[in-house]
Amino acid sequence: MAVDDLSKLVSLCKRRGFVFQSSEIYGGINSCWDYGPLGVELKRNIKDLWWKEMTCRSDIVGIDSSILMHPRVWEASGHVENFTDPLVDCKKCRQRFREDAIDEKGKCPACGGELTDARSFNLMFKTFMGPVEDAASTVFLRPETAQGIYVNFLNVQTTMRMRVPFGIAQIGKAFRNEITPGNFIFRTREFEQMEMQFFVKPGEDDKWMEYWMNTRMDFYRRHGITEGKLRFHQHGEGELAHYAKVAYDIQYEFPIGWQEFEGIHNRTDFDLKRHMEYSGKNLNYTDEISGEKYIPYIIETSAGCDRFLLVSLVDSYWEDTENERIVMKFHKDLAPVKLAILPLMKKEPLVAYAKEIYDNVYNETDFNMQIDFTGSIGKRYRRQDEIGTPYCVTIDFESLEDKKVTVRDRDLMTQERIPVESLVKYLKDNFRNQN
RNA sequence: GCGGGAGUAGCUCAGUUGGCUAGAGCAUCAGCCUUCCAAGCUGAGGGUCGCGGGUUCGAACCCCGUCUCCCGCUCCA
Repeated sequence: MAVDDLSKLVSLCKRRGFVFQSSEIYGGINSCWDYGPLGVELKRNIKDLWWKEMTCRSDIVGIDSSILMHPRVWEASGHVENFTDPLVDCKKCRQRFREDAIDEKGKCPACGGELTDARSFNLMFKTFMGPVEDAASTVFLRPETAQGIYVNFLNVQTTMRMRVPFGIAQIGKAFRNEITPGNFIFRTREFEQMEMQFFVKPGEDDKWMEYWMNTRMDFYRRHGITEGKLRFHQHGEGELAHYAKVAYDIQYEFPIGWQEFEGIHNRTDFDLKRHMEYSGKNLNYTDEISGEKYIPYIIETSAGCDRFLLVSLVDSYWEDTENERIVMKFHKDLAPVKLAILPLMKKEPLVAYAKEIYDNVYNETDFNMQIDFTGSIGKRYRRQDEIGTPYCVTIDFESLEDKKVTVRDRDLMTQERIPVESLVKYLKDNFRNQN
């Protein structure tokens, strides 16, 4: 059975070293989580897959921009304007006031009308640049990585001789003072984004929007996410962000319901235009062949790294209730541990031979591996099932004679006996051919 | 932000009219047994009962504060 309750997953993540609560020994801190040894492997695998998928293409390059940026960036982006302080609106005269300027009567200072409840717009984290804490040195932790791409648009385009259409990819942390964080790592105030901004000629934006929607959805299907748990959700008028013309989310059916984990947005020329306006710099793109000058439209794919990690955890989780056994059926590329070497018993010379095989595989591959000789063989298979290891290699007494080992496939639940000298090739072939 | 529930070992949880050295199952470790799918035997380690204060001869238990998690509402660029 699948996971029907996030708390089961939280327990497993803690027990097996995927995710710990941040600052736990001090009682924890709201919405902050640490990735443990297996969690960080899973996360790196996710980022690596995404990064290769994007930047191995000739029309996409990557960058890594700073988290702290010039404060004017956030004025241009529209974030400062809308993300400042708790505000209330008058339902009657529609004026907006700072909540802390309202007296105890709670009525509109202008017309005495009813006020709405305070709305928190201070979604950006503030900090201070330099040793003096005054207003002049206030900077923000970026609420999205996208702006780092936009302000580098021409740097990248000219240095890499890119021609529209082309994309810039980035993976990095972003920070938002969410009003309601929660649901484990689903909504946190510090999170990691995997964003790609694709610059296209105006008029070709709809076509590219469709292309990227399909491409991104295909990415998840190819990495083993259950087909029926994926869907698109189109943003309605009221849902659209200030920069977006059209927006679709890719949603997954979590135990908490259908939720977004990637957004594909047509941001039009909003951002580049605003940066031209606020910086006074010309960000026009010149088509070297036709001589045309224009501001490109931007199709954005913005995936939550931590959210996809949660998707992969939820989607992998399988509980064999009959045998009280949990199997994490990670896609092989995502699995934090690829291979476990298990001597059938903790006896020499089995253990020594297992170590020899371990060293050999280690030297010839980049697989994350474990070697385990504690407990019965069945118990050790279970340990590996619980962390989603796709392959277990067992060395038995016969192996000492015939130089063959048993490879057990987690998904197929098959066992195959193969010569030690072809083990590395066998494993490499299986990882290569899975798609 | 509001209401409700919860916080005891790595995990899941017992444990109050306040009173022995705070327990169980699983997990972990060592040894035995076992030639391919857990739970067999023997033993071991691990908790100042979220944190801070208070009441009391005595607090896991009562009181106050605080932090965190869960559920619902609200909110949600």
